[in-house]
Amino acid sequence: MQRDKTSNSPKIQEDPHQAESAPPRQLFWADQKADEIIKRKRFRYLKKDIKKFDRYTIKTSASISGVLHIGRLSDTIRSESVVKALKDRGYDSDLIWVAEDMDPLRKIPEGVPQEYKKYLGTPVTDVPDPWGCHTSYAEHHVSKYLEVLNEFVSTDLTLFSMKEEYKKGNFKPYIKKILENLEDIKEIINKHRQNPLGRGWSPWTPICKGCGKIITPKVEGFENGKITYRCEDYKFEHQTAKGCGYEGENNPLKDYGKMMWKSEWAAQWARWEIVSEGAGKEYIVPSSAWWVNAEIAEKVLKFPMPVPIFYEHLMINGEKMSASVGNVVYPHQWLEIAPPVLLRFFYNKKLMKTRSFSFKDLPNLYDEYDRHARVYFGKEKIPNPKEENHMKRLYEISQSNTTEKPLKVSFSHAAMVSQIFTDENAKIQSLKRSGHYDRMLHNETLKRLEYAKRWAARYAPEESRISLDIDIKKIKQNLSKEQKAFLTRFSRWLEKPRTPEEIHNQIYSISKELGIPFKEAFKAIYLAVLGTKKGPKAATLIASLKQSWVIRRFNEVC
RNA sequence: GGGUCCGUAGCUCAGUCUGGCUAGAGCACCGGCCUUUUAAGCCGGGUGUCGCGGGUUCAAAUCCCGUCGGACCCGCCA
Repeated sequence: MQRDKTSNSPKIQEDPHQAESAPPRQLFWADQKADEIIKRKRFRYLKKDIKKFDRYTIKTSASISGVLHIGRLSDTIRSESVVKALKDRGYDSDLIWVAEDMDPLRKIPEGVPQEYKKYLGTPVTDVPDPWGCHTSYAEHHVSKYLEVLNEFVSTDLTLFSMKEEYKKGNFKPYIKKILENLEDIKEIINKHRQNPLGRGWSPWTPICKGCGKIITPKVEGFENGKITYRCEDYKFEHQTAKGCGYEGENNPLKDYGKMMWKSEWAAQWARWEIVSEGAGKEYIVPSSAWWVNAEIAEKVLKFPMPVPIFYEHLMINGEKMSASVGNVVYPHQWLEIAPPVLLRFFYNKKLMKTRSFSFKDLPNLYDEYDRHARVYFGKEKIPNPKEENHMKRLYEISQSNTTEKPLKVSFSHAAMVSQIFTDENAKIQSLKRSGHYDRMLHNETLKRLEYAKRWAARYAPEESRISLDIDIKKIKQNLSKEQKAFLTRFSRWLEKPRTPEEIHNQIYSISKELGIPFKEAFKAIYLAVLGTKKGPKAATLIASLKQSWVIRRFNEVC
């Protein structure tokens, strides 16, 4: 099934700063990949020239069985960056997304009825939709997946489903070639195995005619183009997929089933003429599926190995993201506290460095992003031109259709302002006074205030939390006699409705009358209200609160 | 047994591929400034054996060899 999406394709914005000093060789990793893709001449395992590609297709795919967390967006986001780099060089390039929907159901996720145990080992495309809104379990998750992808990726994806591909027979020619060269395939795979593959081994996994499972058929032999199998129980992890005992035959060129991973991947590359694909760093090792498939692709299918985009996996608080640790970050959680572009920026940084995300450090990431924005727009200079170009490019390639101008308000400042003021107008007023407001970026500023507010409420560490809920006793001890006298006088005066100007003037007159330094008076106000020594303009802070509340609070701390 | 990546300031990271000015930034921190716009502002300060040891070089965070520490992978399956 190919579900083409039609919408405007992304335009990389022209940047006047880039034009004046185009560096001879790009430092940014996606540009290097693009150059490698364009310039490579020969096969890796054969003495053979690579034919010219009309267009450069990059593949990204996802298994449909697992949970969708932000870590799984990395492959697609990083692949997209290489597509962008190729397009920037004037080449036709597209990004295809393949649903690995022939994969078996491996566990029963939360929210799925326990009776689904009977589907363990069944291709997810053949499992019914537990929620009843799609034609299958796979369809349901694919649609969820795509909703998310379209939020985070700005390139149009061309969509494929492995189920549909097999059904349409698009893989037949490759299956045929692989079966014809069975001995070569085995030899390639055996090079990296301790125990050589047996006689009856087949690169094709049949699906049981009796129960429709893919994990349970045990291949007993492969002769004359036909696989004989018996459907048996299959144990994996903590689960057992029940076999049905069916004994039968399967013809890879006619019957239902799929290729094994070490063969199928190679066939996918050849079928879509893939020039590059992302893969986790575990594939770098010489005996991984990547290199096995690479050799199969070249030696058997005569298709050159794609340029790999190997990357490190995302960590959360320095730990692997996993449901059992309970540190899974879902895309919707990300979107509550940050825009998609920030995740793209994060993933577009150096690939092979372990990146750890933590909610606590989110302001850091925003600051880095803002700095890149300022450099991109020439508002900040970097002494090292190499570094400056790198920063500009990293920023540029992370953008979607429009290139965002740098905001004047930092995320942590936004967090503070949005915690103190509840009223949108008061927030903006505060930013205007402190020079953190840009009228041209009004909506963007509001958005950041929203993100920051949610972040502060849910994830901010104690020290960046500003709250009117303070330790009264402690403040009481910290305030001097003079400060208390000030607050008492002030609170009495506040019994009538006052304007911000009046409040402001009154702070000074009371201080003068009592003969205490203004500094101490302001400090007293901040301590009493926020528990801090500093704060936003005192008069507007008080004006933004209910006067009755202020009076009560001042009385409490005195 | 084999392989890959990472290690730079208290923290988060650039800079390493392509060796070249005194090793940088943000945050944090320290010191100072503000009597009618108290702004989480402004001014000043780098706090470092670039994990360690050797080599190459006129010159090494950067290249080579070794080593230590951390993360992970292959030798099941996908």
